[in-house]
Amino acid sequence: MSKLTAQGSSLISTMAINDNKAGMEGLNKEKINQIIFEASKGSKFFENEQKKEEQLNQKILEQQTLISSLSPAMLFHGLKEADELIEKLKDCQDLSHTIVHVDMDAFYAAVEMRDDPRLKDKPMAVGGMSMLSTSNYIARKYGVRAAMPGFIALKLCPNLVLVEPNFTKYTSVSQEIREIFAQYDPNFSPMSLDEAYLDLTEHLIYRRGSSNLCRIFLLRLKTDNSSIVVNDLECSCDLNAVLRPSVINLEELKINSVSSENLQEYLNSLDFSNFNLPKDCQVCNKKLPPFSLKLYDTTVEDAVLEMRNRIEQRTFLTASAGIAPNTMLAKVCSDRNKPNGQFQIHPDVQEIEEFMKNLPIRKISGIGKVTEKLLGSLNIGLCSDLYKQRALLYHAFSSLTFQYFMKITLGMGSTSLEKDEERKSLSTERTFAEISDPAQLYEKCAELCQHLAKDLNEEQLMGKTVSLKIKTISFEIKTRSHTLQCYTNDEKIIFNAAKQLLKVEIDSVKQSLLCLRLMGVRMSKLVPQASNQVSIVSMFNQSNRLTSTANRTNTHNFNIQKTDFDEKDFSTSINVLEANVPVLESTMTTRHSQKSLFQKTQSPPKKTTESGMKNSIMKFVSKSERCSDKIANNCYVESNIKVQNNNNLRNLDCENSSSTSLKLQSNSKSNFSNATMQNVSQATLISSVESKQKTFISCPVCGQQKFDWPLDQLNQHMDLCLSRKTIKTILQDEKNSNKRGSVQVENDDSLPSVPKRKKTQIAVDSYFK
DNA sequence: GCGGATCAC
DNA sequence: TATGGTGATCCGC
Repeated sequence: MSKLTAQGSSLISTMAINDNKAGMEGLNKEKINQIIFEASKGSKFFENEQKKEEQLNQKILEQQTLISSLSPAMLFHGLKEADELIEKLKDCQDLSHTIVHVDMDAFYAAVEMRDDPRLKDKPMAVGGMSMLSTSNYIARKYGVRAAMPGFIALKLCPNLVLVEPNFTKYTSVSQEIREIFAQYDPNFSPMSLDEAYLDLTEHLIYRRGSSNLCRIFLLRLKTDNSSIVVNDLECSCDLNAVLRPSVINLEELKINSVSSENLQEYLNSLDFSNFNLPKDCQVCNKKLPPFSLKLYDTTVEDAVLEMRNRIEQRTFLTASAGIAPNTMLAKVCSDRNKPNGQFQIHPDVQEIEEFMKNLPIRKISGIGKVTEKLLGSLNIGLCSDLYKQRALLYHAFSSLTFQYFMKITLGMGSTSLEKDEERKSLSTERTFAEISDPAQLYEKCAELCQHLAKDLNEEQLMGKTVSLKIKTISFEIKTRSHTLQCYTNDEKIIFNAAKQLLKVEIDSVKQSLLCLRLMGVRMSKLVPQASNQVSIVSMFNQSNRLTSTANRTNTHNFNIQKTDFDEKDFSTSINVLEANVPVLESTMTTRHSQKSLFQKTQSPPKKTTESGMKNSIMKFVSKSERCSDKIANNCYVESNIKVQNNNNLRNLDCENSSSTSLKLQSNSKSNFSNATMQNVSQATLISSVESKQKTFISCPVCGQQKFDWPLDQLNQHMDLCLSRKTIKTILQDEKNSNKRGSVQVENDDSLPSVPKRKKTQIAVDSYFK
């Protein structure tokens, strides 16, 4: 009987406990899975998981059918292609960067434990009965982990303490650690509140030329081995902020007379009670704690240790870090010595190869539980297995995925951190107690649209594609989207579109009710809303300054009568002309000549180094489109230019896209190879009858306005605005992030990319003054 | 362009 | 009693 249930629980492979996470080694997995199974079985959620499991098993069967149909010749071909790819990849392997991944240990839980010492020796988790965000290391021993419902966690660990999340606090702590990150890499790339990638390459160059003084930091004396203990009477400010300047400026600290080898010993021997140091903190007025001085070396190990120590001194929280030549490896490394540890893979091909050999594929960011199982059916569990089975993988997966796998076998990953990029979508969704009443569903939809419109307005964004997401009470997820003719962030317009999408779904459930547990609305195809502050990225994407946000209302008309979309309601706020950009053939060689079951279409080529630079310019003068060397000197771009009505500044496009729109189309030749932008010449003004009235034309770069600005003058003016310097900066930026050299394989974008950096304004102290 | 799936956090 | 929210990407139409 128990055997049967155990089998039952293992049936849902994706529901089983995942001991991948740090602090979860050596658990009684069987017992844990049994408890999870007992708590879940029979639920709608469980049934849906079973369904998904069956689908996955079906996919595996199809995959195996495909594999078994491969002839020896085809396998040989796959092998040859794989080996050729691997050779090419090896040729462009870049080990010149030092990438660090820093990850706070059990972040939310650690913050809560820090602020409530009663939690310290208890199993605890942050979250609620329905979902946990994270758990502390004590709770992990019971199998309690992030993304687990609280009620199941309590079954695993009845003494578990659940703590409500406090995101305001986590955000504030995150800001503190980011200020430290910025001192080692001002362009660091945050992934979430608690982790970030840093490129320390430049820091290390400066560091090697720095004086010892720059590498001395204060450490609180620990009363216990594991963590800093602060009492209420003692200052808990960042010692390195409030006291370090005084300490290292002390005349008594005459380190120049001490040799580097003896410096740490000298620092240890110092008795600060003899020094003229403040006794109380100038910030909080509390007594300053006893401390020691630590000298860090110029090596990367010490740089990272220094950074982690400073984080701990400032936040009383520990971080782990991974050091490697690329982001993929650095991420794996940061997990290696968690918690409160670090691990390095040196930029050495042999060492990388050795490291990858026994690494489970699940450790790689981008390989989740589904891919793990899919690969498991091909006897692939370790990264080295990806190499062993490369002939099969060539046939069983898409070109992009195949390349991704081959890069993993070589330990390759991104060597540059993503720059700030514009977001691609914005959404809001809520889970709720079952709703089936259509009126209530529309009401919920309206709330979500209101929320979304507010967010869009706050972020000064407008979008074109509205998506509705629904999850039925049986956990079935559907998305339905509609692309408007115009960009908008108007609540009514968004709701009108979402309402129609919802109506179709409600109507499609014949003779019964659509029962939902979740609804969401998303806006994608975003453009920045115009403002006087013209950013380089947004300048050509600008819409009119006045958009149709005025008529917001909280009352909604649920009267659904039209069966089709009422396009009149979709007002235009921006009019972007279709780009006339020739899409050129890929510069990469086509590898998958024989299409496999899982790969029927060739993925579009990713930008290579050269075209990537142009691409970055294309991005802000037009939609992002591919452009190759061959058309570098003959590249058509589009731009939309703000046109405002003289009289009331209302958005002309907004009223009716066809009759009142005034479009300035610039099919201009732009010579990117000279790194300059040529005139927006040959621009044609397409105006409607109605727009013959006098109009203000604004320069899309500086915003200057003139009545009926002659195009040639406008072009000249824009030339001035778009100075050579600006373009050069952008090209340089792009160059820096693409130092791979031109290769005939898709660049690192084919790896799951580092998510876009959130906009963070951080005051960067100059570390090496 | 759309919808489903997968993934990360 | 009870299994999240946000954003991105890829694949196959």
